[in-house]
Amino acid sequence: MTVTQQDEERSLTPRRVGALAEDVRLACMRISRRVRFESTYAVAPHQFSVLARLEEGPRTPRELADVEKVSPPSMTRTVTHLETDGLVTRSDHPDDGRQVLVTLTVAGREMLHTIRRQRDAWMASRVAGLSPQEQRDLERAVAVLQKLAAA
Amino acid sequence: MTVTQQDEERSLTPRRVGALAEDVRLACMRISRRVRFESTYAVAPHQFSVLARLEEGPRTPRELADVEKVSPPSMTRTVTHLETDGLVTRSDHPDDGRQVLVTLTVAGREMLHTIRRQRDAWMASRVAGLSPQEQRDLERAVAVLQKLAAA
DNA sequence: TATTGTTATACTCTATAACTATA
DNA sequence: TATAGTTATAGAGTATAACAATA
Repeated sequence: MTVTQQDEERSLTPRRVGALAEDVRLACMRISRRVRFESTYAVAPHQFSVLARLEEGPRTPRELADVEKVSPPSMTRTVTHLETDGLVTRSDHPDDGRQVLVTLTVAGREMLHTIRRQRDAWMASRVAGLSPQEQRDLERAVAVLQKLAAA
Repeated sequence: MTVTQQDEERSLTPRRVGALAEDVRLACMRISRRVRFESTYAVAPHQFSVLARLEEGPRTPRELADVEKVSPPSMTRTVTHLETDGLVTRSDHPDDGRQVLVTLTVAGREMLHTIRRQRDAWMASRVAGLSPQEQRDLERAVAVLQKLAAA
């Protein structure tokens, strides 16, 4: 099949979009699964997810429950666990006495970095094993993957 | 930066490999998470995973437990649940009286297809929203993603 | 005696409902 | 009266230990 400049400007056919979407989804889910299996956890996945969320700044348990799509009691339990482990702190909300602010500690931030290093180590060894051409193709597509992952 | 033919034949620097690996891993895990959140499940993730494994052919509970990395009692529970729902059947092993063969039913196979359609629907709408150039870049890289996901 | 599968039991994460404190 | 957070309680998934059947 010959690919002309004109072809490059045209969208893929719905059929090809469907096949591409299926392949990308499957590959991403398999990679994700492998990464999770390869790295040993100091904290459980749902705890890691909360820690990562707190990197952006302090949040209330309600906000964390909403964004993580779990119930408030579940988030209470998770936050309590993280607090016991010294990874977050609870403090009074300055404006609203009902609310609580959950903040990442230095240890929590270090835990995030440690886990990410573990996860990246496996993927880096895989990427290093690709051919130069495959690495270039992947580099060109990573921006697209990030766009798919966003919002 | 100018990219010559010679550059194309050279591997990326370790630093660039590391950055690429990090970006790819993060994007894949975010996409995977989004897909899981977007689709509503008729069966739980660990049950889906077992159904998918049985697509290749019948397996014993022991084999399923090993490959899914759960304990034998957990797999007994999962298989019992799937059997109750009519998605798999248990039968005697022809050669070894101790073992049991777990086989996918027609309903189980249909369930797999239904869930995959749900998952692909979200991804297809995302891919359809990409520019033609982005779609081409993604198509070129999907083989690399599949290679990363394999083995 | 070793292995497969199951049952017994306990722990964790999840949820809904009820309770307390504050707005 | 409504909302944030917690506690009470129950349901589902996981694990280890113990047991029955078979190799």
